[in-house]
Amino acid sequence: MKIGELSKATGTNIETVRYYERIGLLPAPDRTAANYRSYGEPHRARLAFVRHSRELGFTIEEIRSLLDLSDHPDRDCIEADHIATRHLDQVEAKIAQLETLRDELARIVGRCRGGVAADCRVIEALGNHAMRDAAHP
Amino acid sequence: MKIGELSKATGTNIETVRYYERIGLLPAPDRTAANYRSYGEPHRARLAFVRHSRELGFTIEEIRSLLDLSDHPDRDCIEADHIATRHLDQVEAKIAQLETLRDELARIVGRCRGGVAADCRVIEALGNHAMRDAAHP
DNA sequence: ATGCACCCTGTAGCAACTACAGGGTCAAGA
DNA sequence: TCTTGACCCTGTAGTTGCTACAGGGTGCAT
Repeated sequence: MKIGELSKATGTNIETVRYYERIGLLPAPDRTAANYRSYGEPHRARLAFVRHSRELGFTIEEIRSLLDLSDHPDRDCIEADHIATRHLDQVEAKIAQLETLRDELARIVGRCRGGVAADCRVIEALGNHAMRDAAHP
Repeated sequence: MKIGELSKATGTNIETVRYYERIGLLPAPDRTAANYRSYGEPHRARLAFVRHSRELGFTIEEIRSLLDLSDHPDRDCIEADHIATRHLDQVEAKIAQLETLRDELARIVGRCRGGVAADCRVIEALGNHAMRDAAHP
């Protein structure tokens, strides 16, 4: 499989595949006589694992740990569970934070009755520091 | 007010204040004889506006537009409402996406009974490409 | 032989900061 | 008076996870 085919097979940008190789997330494949990268099924599976993990929001470093576990089947699975649990906690925290944000935005939005900016509720609300602090991402 | 005081007054990192000045989000203040930046209340208010907007997740470019409106009180307020409404939509979309993510993660997590990685449900699930695609941020 | 799609490397860009390195300034205490 | 420490300055490079070139080579069909 050439890089373009792997790219299509996994829905990954070609540049991204090369990027993963550069940072050591994917092993460097064999090369053809013309110096083209040549992939096999294990490469495809590994890249699919990476992409799926990224879609779930795991960082590259977390994925590195997960791949490492997957490469050492004798190791304790509990590490993988820790990584995933911690990530789930982060996602839940992020959702809660965005919900706070959403509520504040909803209070600000839609109060505009087409006046001039001088009387704008939106701009007023943003300048108003008394409003709650929902720290950004 | 020196930069450190402004920083404390608004809860902004000093480097961030200088960064905002560099990208033209905050006006360059006067300097003291020793070349120290010297801020007044209008600077504080503008920075507070910026920080609050950032906490709500507006991008720098959006904030630039909002500040521009705020600087031209004769302009139509509806532009500000558009920016805020669009942003609210984005926040809601992001929440929905993270909820999908959370559900998938919750299915994966906590099934570990301390075996070896070879039998790990977490790793298995990540490799399993049949699972749903909840595109990442 | 010439087009075209594909591949290669290496570097720079994005957002929004953050973190130095390597220097200058200023007030207080010994 | 000297020095210690807290502050300030500029300029540049790092962070994360890609993405987008520029400038070249390869392979196959017409």
